[in-house]
Amino acid sequence: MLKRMPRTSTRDEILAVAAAQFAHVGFKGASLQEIAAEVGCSKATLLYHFAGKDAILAALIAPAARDLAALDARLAGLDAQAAQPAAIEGFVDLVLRHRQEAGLIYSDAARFLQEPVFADLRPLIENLCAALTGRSSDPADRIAADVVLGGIAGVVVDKAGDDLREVLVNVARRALITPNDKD
Amino acid sequence: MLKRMPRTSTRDEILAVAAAQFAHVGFKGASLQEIAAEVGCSKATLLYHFAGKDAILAALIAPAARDLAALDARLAGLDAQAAQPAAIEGFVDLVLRHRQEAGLIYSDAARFLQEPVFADLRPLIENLCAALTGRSSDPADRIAADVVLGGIAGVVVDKAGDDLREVLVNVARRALITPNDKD
DNA sequence: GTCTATACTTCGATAGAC
DNA sequence: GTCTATCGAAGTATAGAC
Repeated sequence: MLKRMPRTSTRDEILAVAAAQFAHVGFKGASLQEIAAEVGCSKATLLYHFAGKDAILAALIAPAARDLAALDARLAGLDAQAAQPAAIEGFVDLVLRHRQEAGLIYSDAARFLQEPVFADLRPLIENLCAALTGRSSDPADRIAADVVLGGIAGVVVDKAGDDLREVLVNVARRALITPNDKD
Repeated sequence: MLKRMPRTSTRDEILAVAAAQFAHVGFKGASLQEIAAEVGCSKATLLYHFAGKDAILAALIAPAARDLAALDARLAGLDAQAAQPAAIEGFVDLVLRHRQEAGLIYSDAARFLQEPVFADLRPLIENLCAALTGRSSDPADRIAADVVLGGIAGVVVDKAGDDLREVLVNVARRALITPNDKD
């Protein structure tokens, strides 16, 4: 199962630079030219390591997607009442672990990409949303979950601080756990 | 003060189509070619009515910017305690009145445009953020305001419903008005 | 694995006829 | 006001030398 990962610095460096570029100017706004320049190689080298611009994006969000799938699996085993707090903390942790990618998905990717990588993500996000609402069927709760999801994913890109996790968990709790949630 | 507005249907139609395009695929993702095709005219016609792609964007967000400035002026006259609820409702109303443009500002514009139109917007958004927190100096409150701002602006693009205003106001209140806000 | 050079497409924008 | 035709720049991607 351990894929022999060639510790080629170039490939990883491309990913790092691309992540920053995508996060800053968006996927369409970023150019291979600029990325190559910042990495210190040529465009051709970029396209040797990745099949194309889309492939760079796919490779970039793959780890985040994997973590999201893991969270999904964990939440699926919980009942609604237990899933909600777990979803909140799990989501915040996920987003903090993949700051740049999270912002990307909620600005660009959701808009213009129907590609398989993102198609697989959509049902997972759907499940996460449901868990965040405590599996509520109230449309208002669903909207609140969307606000929290997008708001937190968008805010972490340029925020820092070691207590950020706690702050985000708290704002998510306040927004999502409505007073009549007790019964 | 009444600018003689030529009721040229073409100009308005360009704006409408461009707004939808920008909202769906982003500013950089949208092309004059596609917009022209959807309007049913040529690229040259687009660029007769507007100086360039940027000018279309500027014309598009101008009304929203005007409303934001009006809200800012209104909030400036209130003390912190009165400003917070007014900011919440005012912001939700603003965003509902300019759905597509609001989403744009929080996905594209904030990232890659330092242009005058957006530079003027930034301090207004800053003030709005401050008002949303009840002029709090707690960094946690500021982050909560950012989450609410971005989350709501991003969610209204594709959400409908006549009770949407109430739902959004409520989620904003829950997220922003913290328990220890009373003193 | 990395490069230079280049092919091909699409972009935003301009010129000039109508 | 709208068009066709075209420009130069930048985009992604490929070919082939090293």
